[in-house]
Amino acid sequence: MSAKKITIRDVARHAGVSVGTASRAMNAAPGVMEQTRKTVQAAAQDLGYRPNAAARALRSRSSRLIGCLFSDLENPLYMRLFNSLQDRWAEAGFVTLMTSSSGRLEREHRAIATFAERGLDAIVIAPGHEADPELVRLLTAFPGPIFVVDRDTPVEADRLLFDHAGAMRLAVNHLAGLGHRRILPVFSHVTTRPGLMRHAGFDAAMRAADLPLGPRVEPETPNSPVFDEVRAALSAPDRPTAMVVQGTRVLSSALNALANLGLRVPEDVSLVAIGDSALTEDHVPPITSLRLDREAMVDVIVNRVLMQIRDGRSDVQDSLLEYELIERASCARLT
Amino acid sequence: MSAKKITIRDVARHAGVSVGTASRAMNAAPGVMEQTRKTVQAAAQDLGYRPNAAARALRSRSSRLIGCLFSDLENPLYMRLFNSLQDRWAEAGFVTLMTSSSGRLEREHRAIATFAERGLDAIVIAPGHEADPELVRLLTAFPGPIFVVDRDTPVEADRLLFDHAGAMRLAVNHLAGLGHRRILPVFSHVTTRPGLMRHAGFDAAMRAADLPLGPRVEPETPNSPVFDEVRAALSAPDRPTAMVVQGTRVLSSALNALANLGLRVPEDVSLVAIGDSALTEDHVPPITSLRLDREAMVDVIVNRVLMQIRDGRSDVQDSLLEYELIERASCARLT
DNA sequence: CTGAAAGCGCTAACAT
DNA sequence: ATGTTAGCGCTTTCAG
Repeated sequence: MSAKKITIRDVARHAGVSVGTASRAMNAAPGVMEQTRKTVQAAAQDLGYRPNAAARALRSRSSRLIGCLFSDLENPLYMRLFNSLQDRWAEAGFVTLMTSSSGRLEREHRAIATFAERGLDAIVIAPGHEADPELVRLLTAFPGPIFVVDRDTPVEADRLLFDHAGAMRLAVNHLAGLGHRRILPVFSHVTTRPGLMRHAGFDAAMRAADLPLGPRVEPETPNSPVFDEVRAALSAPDRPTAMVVQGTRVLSSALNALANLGLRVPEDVSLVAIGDSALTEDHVPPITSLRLDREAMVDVIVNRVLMQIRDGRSDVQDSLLEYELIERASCARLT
Repeated sequence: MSAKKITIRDVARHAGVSVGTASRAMNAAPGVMEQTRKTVQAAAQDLGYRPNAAARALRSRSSRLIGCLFSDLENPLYMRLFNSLQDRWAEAGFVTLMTSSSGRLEREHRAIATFAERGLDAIVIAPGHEADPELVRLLTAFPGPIFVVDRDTPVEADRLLFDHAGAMRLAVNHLAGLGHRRILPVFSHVTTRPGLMRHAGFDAAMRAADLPLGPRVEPETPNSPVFDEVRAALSAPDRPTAMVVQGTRVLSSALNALANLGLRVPEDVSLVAIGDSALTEDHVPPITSLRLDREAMVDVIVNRVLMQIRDGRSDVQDSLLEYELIERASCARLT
């Protein structure tokens, strides 16, 4: 359209100062008289000045762009995380570039390459292939700070790890306390950290509680249907009396199987969901679930990333985030 | 890291040409000898040259960034759309900047402002507040081409509109053909085009089929639970024998209510879902649903946007996309 | 504290 | 077909 570009020179002229001063005034740089700053900002306001991001990036060698690469944004939990991150970074003047790989490796490669090419100031990743060599190579070549969310990616980076083993302990002990002995785990055996740790953690918790390890249902992905498998498992003679079920899609599929068999929750089978979503809250009955404190999560990520950007990738550190068991109506004492 | 920046000057020197030639050679510009191009590209490869996006954007006045603003990315259908768009644009050398407003107006404002500030080459939007004056103002001020997806936003832009009225006709006629007379509509009365047209279209289709308009369930948002309302509607003496249900979350809530009442699909109540998702496919029984051809959708959007970027926002045009009824096992003849 | 001037790396216009 | 050169709009020395 015909809105002619208005640049910093225009602002400077309008305010009767030099471009250098105008720049300093608008960037809250030190060493500008309060008076001058006011004048300049008024001028900018007047003219509707919009700084040119490209010019700024070129000169300052900072794109003020932060990248996110998540393996599965169809998971509403990750989507929410992304939304929160985006909001927080926007407050700090950063724009967020989001990519969902849907677990496809070549997409993850391309995303990282793009991030580097575009000169992003930092990236946060939760890739689907946590230890792929090419991925690691690209990551190592990335010049800025990296933040890894719940993955065992061998790269020098800050990390936020979720305590899946602790979560399994919480679930198993809760169920065991209600008298359950046969607990069916329903979560995928993905090859990334969460999957691995959940299985190991579940087994350990069962052993510690002196309960027998029985059959398990392992959807291929966190989004695969489990209707048939759950149905089969719950039709067996010594059927499980409780289940620990992953996520949103798998959970919904499991509930479908239960309804289909005419099994009621919690009278016939108790349920603990991994991950707290609208589904677990809104379902009737509401479902007991393992929740991560998203605010805490966002705080850690945002603060560390911003700090790394400021200080130029100093030391790296790991944080561990505990799950919390939200008791609702889906678990009953075994009679 | 210690990787010192390697610029186009280095490439030019290494290849024994001028920077101008190097630039032309790498950008597939016309008027470069095949020989020279080869040499330059080899040099670039050798040195591991990565063009600086900021410099390029500054000089060429094109950021090679395309923005998307969707109201609700928690809807897996929109998430998929975003993924496809991102892939296609990446092939053409564009990076996609995604924002999900979650229906929050101030986020939509900020997103558009950011898009303008960053000099995006084009934007595609499906805002939650389709006619907000400030939004329209910001949009009008946006200098590049705009593509509107299924909204009645009063701005000069290409548009892709979904035929919701036709969809309702498909659903109602299908159900009417099976002998149903009392059909319960379950979709939100959002103030945007899809909600408006669905309701109007449903009513029109019912009248055309000579069926009585009965009660309706209107979740506040496409993500609101409808358990209680559906339960109430289906407990009435002359209860509906069929339902037309929106999306993923609402559908899942409705199924929950059905199961809770002990009503079976399709024996006791028939079901048509608006929007085809993993849930409708994987559910047992699989759910008859109204589908939009995503490939067609993506083609229209990508082609138009790329063309507008090339030709500088010439004429605008509307496209209409029809729904298709996928018959599955959730509808039965009324006996 | 402020002004002047030097580029950041690249593309496009103009020469040759 | 290729070389030369002038900026794109901004931040950041360096003077004053």
